[in-house]
Amino acid sequence: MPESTKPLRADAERNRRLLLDAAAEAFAEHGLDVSVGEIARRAGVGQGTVFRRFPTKEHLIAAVVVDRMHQASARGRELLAAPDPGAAVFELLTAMVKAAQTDRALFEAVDDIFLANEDIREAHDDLVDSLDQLLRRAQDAGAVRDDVGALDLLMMFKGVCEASRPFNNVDIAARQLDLVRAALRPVPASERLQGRPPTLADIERARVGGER
Amino acid sequence: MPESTKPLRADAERNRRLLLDAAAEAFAEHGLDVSVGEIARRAGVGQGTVFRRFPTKEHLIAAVVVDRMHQASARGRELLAAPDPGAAVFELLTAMVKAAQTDRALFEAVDDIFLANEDIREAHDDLVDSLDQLLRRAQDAGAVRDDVGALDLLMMFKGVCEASRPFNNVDIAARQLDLVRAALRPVPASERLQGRPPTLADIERARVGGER
DNA sequence: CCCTAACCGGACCCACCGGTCCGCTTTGTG
DNA sequence: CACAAAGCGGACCGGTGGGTCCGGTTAGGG
Repeated sequence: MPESTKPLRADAERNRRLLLDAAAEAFAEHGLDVSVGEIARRAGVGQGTVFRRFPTKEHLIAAVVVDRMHQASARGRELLAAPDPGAAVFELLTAMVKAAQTDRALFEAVDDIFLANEDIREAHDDLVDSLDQLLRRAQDAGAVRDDVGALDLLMMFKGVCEASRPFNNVDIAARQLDLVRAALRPVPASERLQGRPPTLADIERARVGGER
Repeated sequence: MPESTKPLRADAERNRRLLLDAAAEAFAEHGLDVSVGEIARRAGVGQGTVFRRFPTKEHLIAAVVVDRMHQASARGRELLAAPDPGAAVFELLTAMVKAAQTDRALFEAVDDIFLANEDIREAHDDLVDSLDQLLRRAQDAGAVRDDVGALDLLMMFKGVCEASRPFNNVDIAARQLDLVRAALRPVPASERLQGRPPTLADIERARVGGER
């Protein structure tokens, strides 16, 4: 995607992919604590190779995260063409939950690495943008209450992931998503939320404010 | 509480408290990865003292978690006497969210340690029981839809915690809780959830099934 | 086909971390 | 008040994990 820095040699590019895949797999199985050596072994590559491509373990994690985020926002943009705007929103959310259930360790890490990583921020903003379009379309169709924003959705998504984790079970996640659906149904004026939906700027503020 | 093993000497008991507090504080600030040495330093005791009281770092974490869980269930039982049953439920949830926002690292750990720790399981079951009573009371009063169970609530609670984390802001958490409130409003029969609420047995099943 | 720059593997380094050990101090009981 | 038992601190240990280094290998342009 953002390949501003000159293209890699063929073997280097191949190894990069191997590493990204091996890392994702390893993280999914054993959490973020797997050693870089283990990842290298899985990829069939020397440890030195890892650190030449990704200057630090954190960079490697971030690269995998960015990968996944782009997948999600791409899916969101596809769904903009789906017939039922309301269903499309929940379809994306469902897909994201399923993905996050596999790669849970990664999504846990987002908030922590977020702080320092420009690439993740960018991918995240892109995902929010994608979600935003999808949501607006559903709201215009009257399928979703219009006092919530894309970040409200994203938060509820993260909530569902976290909540269903100990059950390790898609049915439970589906139940939670049904509750989200209930929460998002249009409501009479008397029951509207007060305050405005959160924005990326709110996160930014917490970010810089939270640095001790 | 469960003080079956003989009482500690005065200085030992004092140090135990110091350690528990120092640990909670350290975890809140830097996550669970703080070294035992650092915790000992904060508590003003030697590292050996830590390991005499808590045979392993995990035991120390578990002890802090149990502490917090008992606080929550106690608060729940107090609230059984509150005048408005519906409001009482949300008051407990709000309090729990606030507590979890401070001790977020601890709550993240619950699922992982859960697997092996009897004490945490016990405290957790106790909390579920407390929540259950509060919830049933609200349902009898018609304030909450009756197709959800205590674990549904607990899951949504965890969801809100996770969701509002990057904002690091109580207002945002309050907004999320309002959405939970919307999700929990009584609904017509056509919109009831299918399936039964999750139970502790479901967690247990995932637990033993999930051991690789 | 050849040569160089880019790339590769994995041995190696070092900081740190959980946990142990032991000589000294404190507690509280008789 | 004396003295055993319980507690204490912190030096120490083995292991592990992130990150470096360098002699050998390969890609691919001229």
